[in-house]
Amino acid sequence: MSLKDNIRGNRIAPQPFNKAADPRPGTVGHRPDAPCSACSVRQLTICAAIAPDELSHLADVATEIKLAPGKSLFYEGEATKYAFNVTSGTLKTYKLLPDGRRQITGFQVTGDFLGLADRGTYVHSAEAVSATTLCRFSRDRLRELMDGFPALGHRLLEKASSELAMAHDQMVLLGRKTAREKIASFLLMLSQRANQSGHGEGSLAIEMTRTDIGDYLGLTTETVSRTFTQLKSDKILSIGKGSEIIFLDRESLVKIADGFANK
Amino acid sequence: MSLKDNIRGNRIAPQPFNKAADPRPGTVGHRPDAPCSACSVRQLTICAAIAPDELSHLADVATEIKLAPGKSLFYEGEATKYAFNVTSGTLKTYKLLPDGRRQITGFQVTGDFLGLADRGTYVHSAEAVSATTLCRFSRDRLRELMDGFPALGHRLLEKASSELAMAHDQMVLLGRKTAREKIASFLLMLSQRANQSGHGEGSLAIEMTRTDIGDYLGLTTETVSRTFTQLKSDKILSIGKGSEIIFLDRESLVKIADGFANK
DNA sequence: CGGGAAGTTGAAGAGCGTCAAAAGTAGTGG
DNA sequence: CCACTACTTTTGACGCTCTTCAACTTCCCG
Repeated sequence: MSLKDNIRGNRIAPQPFNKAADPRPGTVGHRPDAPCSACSVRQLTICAAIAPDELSHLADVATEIKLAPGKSLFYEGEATKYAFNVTSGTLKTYKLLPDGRRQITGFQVTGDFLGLADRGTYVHSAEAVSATTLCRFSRDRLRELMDGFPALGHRLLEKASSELAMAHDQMVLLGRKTAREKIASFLLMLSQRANQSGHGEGSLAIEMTRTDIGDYLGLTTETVSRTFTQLKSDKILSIGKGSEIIFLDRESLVKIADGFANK
Repeated sequence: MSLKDNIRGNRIAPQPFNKAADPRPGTVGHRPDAPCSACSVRQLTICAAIAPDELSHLADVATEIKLAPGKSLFYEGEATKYAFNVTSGTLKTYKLLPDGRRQITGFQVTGDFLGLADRGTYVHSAEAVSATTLCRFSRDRLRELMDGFPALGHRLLEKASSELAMAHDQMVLLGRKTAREKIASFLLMLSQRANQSGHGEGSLAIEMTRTDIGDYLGLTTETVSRTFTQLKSDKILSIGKGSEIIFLDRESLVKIADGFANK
C-alpha cells in the first residue's frame, strides 16, 4: 500500500482519526443572560416544539458555543455526549477514508440540528466553515425532555425525515449525475437555502472552498473549478467579488441540475 | 436533448414517472387470524415498541400485503398515505432522472421500515426484489398511535437515525470509492445483514441483478460484472450456483472495502 | 427444449482524475 | 502602504478508470 497509490479526489492532511480531540476545540461558555425566549432563530430549530412558557426547561440544558472558521466541533468516532443547534454560521460534516479521501456529508446552516445520525458515537466529524454559534444540549437531558414534551420528538422525527430525503437526493447526485449537473444542483440548493433565510434571488455568496465543494459532490478541486469556468463561458452564471455567484440564466441551470439538458 | 446523449450508467425502460400506479399493484388483504401477537419478526420492527398486551391497537391499523418479484409498492411523487414494515423478502427503493438514469437508494429486508423519509409524497419508488410480505399502516393512524405510545416515536427516531448513518456511509461509497471498493463494501454489507438474520458466514445468496447492484453503487452492469470476475481471479471470492457468493478471503475484502488496499 | 432475460467479455472512447505550474487573493508585519 | 508569504483558484497536458456499444454465453422457466 504505497503512498503513490492515492486515488480519487482530494486528500486532506493527516489528522486524528477516530480519536477524540485533545484540547476541547472552540470556545465554550454558559449563556448568562440570553435564555431561549430571546432566541431569534428559535422558530427554525427543534426548540419551536416547546411552548414559550416552558422554555426555561430548555434553557436549563442548553449551553452556547462559538466556533471560529476551521475549528472542529467533534470528530467521527467520539462518544456522542451532545447534540447541537446551529444558531448562526455554517458548518460541514465529513467522513474520511484511511488514505485521506474525504466525503462531506452535509453543510449545516442556521436552524439545522447536529447529532441526528447516531450509532453511539458520532458518525462523522464536524467543522466550522464560517464563524459559527451553536446551542449545545446534553443528549441524555434532551432525551428526558422528549418524554415531557412529545412535540419535541415529533419535531426531531420531522428533521430526520427531511434529512433522509435530502440524503437520497444526494445519492442520486453522487451516483448518477455528471460534474456539470452536480455543480448546477449544488448551486441551486445553496440558493434555495439562502432564499429561505431571506436573501436575494439573483446572487449567492459561497462560503466554502472549491475543495469543500469537490468533497461534497464527489469531484476534485480542479474539476469544480473547470466546471465553473465552463458555466461562465456558457453565460449561465458569472462570478463577482469574494466568489459571489451571479445567476445569469437560472432556467438553464435548473434544467442542467435535473438532468434534462446534457450540454 | 437527443436520445443519443444518454450518459452515466444503466437506463431503465420508460415508466410512469411521478404518477400513481393505475391498478393498485400487488396483492392486498386484511389479515384475518394473524394478529400482531403472532408476528414472528415483531422484535425486529418498530412494533417492538408496543407492549404485548397493547398489540391489539396495532393490529387494528395494520393490513398485510403480498408482493410478487418486480411488482411496485408505490411510486415517487405519490401522496404518502401509508408506511410499511417488511415482514419477509427484499425490496428496493429508487429514484429516476428524466432520461432514465436510476439510483437505488436502498434495499429493504425483514424488519425494515418503509416511509421514514417524507416530504408529503414518497421521495422514491419501491419495488419488490423477491417475493415480499409487508404490514401496511395508515400514516395518520400511526401518528395517532405515537401519541399514545411514546416508545413508538423513540423507535422510529432510532430507525431514522440508523438509516441516516447508513446513508452517510453510502455517500462516502458513491462519492469517493473505486468500483472495486464499492463491490467489496456492498458484499460485506449484505453479508452482515444476512448474519443478523442468522445465516451462514462463508457464503451469501444474492437476490438482486447486476443492474440493480450497479444502480445501487453508481456503476454500470458491465463494470459490476467485470469487478466480480476480477475478484474471482484474485481468489477473494468465488461464485457458486444461483449466483451464490462464496467468500474465500474475507480479510482482503474488508481491507478493500475500507479503502486500505488499493490493489 | 427453446426463447428471452441476465450475465460476461471485448474494444474503443469520454470524462474526470492526476500532476504541475501559474495566477489570483488574503493576511501579516515592517 | 507595500512587500512577503501562504493559500486558494485557475489552467494545461496527460493518463486511467469507468462507460459505451456490441457480440456472445449462460441461465431460467414455461
